[in-house]
Amino acid sequence: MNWSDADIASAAKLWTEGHSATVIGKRFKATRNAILGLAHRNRALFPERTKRSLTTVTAQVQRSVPRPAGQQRLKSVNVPALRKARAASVEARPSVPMVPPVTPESPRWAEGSETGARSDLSRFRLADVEPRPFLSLGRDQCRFPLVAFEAASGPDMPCCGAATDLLKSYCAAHRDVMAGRV
DNA sequence: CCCTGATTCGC
DNA sequence: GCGAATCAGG
Repeated sequence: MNWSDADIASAAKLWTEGHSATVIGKRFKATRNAILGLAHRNRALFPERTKRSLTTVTAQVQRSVPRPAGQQRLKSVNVPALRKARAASVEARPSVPMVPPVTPESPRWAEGSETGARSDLSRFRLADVEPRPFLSLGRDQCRFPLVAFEAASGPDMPCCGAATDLLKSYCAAHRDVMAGRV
């Protein structure tokens, strides 16, 4: 298709009137892609209709950057897809309260602690809840670390594990501890 | 799925 | 310059 100035002006008029690229394409026996390409090359006559997000633009720029032979584009470049995958993964993560919720009014603390030191958080272990390794915790299990403050780290760190409210990090009793109410 | 527009790149 | 292919997104 050879686009004359008259064609372009006429297509641009339809575009500014709000017709879609598909509709305009039919007028000219052309595909919508032809119209979109035409619009892109004559942006001054075809006002932009959609603002693209910064993440989208970034992804496109990165996609257009030549890569060394054999090197695959990083999946993480596709930001919206990544966002969707993350959301799906959170959704799929099972909610597994292993123990009944602990009410703030009635926590029963276990006797003693590893060291007796004030900084030893194991003194906040709940009597009725078996500590669990940090890495084993489900979505709605208390992540309160039951170790000496300085030693808090690692996937095997024992944590409270009691049921939490939806998406909360701590059970009610340990939320009170964190807030200085205990 | 349907649809929309935007961009890239081989022709 | 053209527009198919492919992108993001409503």
